[in-house]
Amino acid sequence: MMSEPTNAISPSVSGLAAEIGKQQPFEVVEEELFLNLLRTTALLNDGTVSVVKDAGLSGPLYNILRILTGFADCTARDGAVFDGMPVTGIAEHMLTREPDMTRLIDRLEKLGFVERARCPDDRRRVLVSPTEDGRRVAHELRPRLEALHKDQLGHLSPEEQSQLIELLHKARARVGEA
Amino acid sequence: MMSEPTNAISPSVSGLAAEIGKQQPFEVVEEELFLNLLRTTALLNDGTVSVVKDAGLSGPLYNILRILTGFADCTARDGAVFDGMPVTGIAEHMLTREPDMTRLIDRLEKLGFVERARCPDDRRRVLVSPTEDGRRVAHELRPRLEALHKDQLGHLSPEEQSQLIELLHKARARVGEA
DNA sequence: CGACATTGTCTGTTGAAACAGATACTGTTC
DNA sequence: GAACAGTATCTGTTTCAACAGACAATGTCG
Repeated sequence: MMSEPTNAISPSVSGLAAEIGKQQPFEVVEEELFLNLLRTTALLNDGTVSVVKDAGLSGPLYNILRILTGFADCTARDGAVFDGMPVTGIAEHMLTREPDMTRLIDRLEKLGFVERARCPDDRRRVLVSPTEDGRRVAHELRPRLEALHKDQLGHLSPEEQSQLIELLHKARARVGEA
Repeated sequence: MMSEPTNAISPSVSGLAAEIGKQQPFEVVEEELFLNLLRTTALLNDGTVSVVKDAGLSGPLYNILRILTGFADCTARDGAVFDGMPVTGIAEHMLTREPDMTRLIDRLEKLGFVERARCPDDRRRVLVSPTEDGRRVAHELRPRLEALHKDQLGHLSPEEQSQLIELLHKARARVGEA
């Protein structure tokens, strides 16, 4: 009948299968692994998104600002001048593939967090730099995000944490191979 | 200067930091862990999305169809009739939180993969069922996705796979707590 | 039974993502 | 130096996602 599907979980179905109310256990362990990744990341990421949203940013937007601010700070520490970073350079440093960097940077520019300048050496390029406002916001968000991550993941032991990092590194090793 | 940021990686910066061209190693291991999760999942998910796109579906759309087809098949195996699943019921089984189920189901309906019916017992509810077309598409995609996942993650040993699943399960244990 | 809160779904609207094609500039080859 | 291919970014357009509020049906309490 199933007009009202029960949420009763058979005892043999555990972990993710129980969480998402899956009736049958997984047959292919690689599928179970992938779905675990998807769910875990989605849940954790929701927290991050809600933090950066306070500053009017989305996940990718903060990502860009983080990259630019990181580079600018790093350059400043060396006593050098940061002229900005080309759009494609930013794209290479992103955590997630973003197919429309131009519009993302448009939005950051409209928020007053970055500014653009043409590269004098190669006038096809646009050099993007964080404004003072942008750096300030990035510096305000960073500790809040670190606290969130510690809150979300601090119950794992240091061994578990490094083990997980190592396994994730290995898990993505095959993407992009022939 | 930095008009052309170098991609040279200092030898002490390894793993994810190297991949995304981060100059400084991570200071907070929980942040490193989160970013590893984000990147790994994004890379693997890209593959999945490109598979389901062949059927005209997005990730969440396939997720819904998978849930409905799973329930329908499971019910049929028991010799019972599947009357459909209410929208909120589907939402509870989703891997990722989706705030606009109505529109997602609209799209599936327009594609001819699901159909709606009012619940006679509670006329607020809408019961969603997969059409024959929808079930066929889901059954065609499933082996392709399993093959993809094996291809992406099959190089991990069974021990590593179950270890990773266990660690992911633990990693998301804290979300949603007080 | 009438008021009221709750639940389940839908609609309106705004903002963001995705894809394709366009434009502008550079380096190379003849 | 003219043609060509390649690179870097932008624009036009379509589709999708998100939030808020609306609507409709049900349950509850006096």
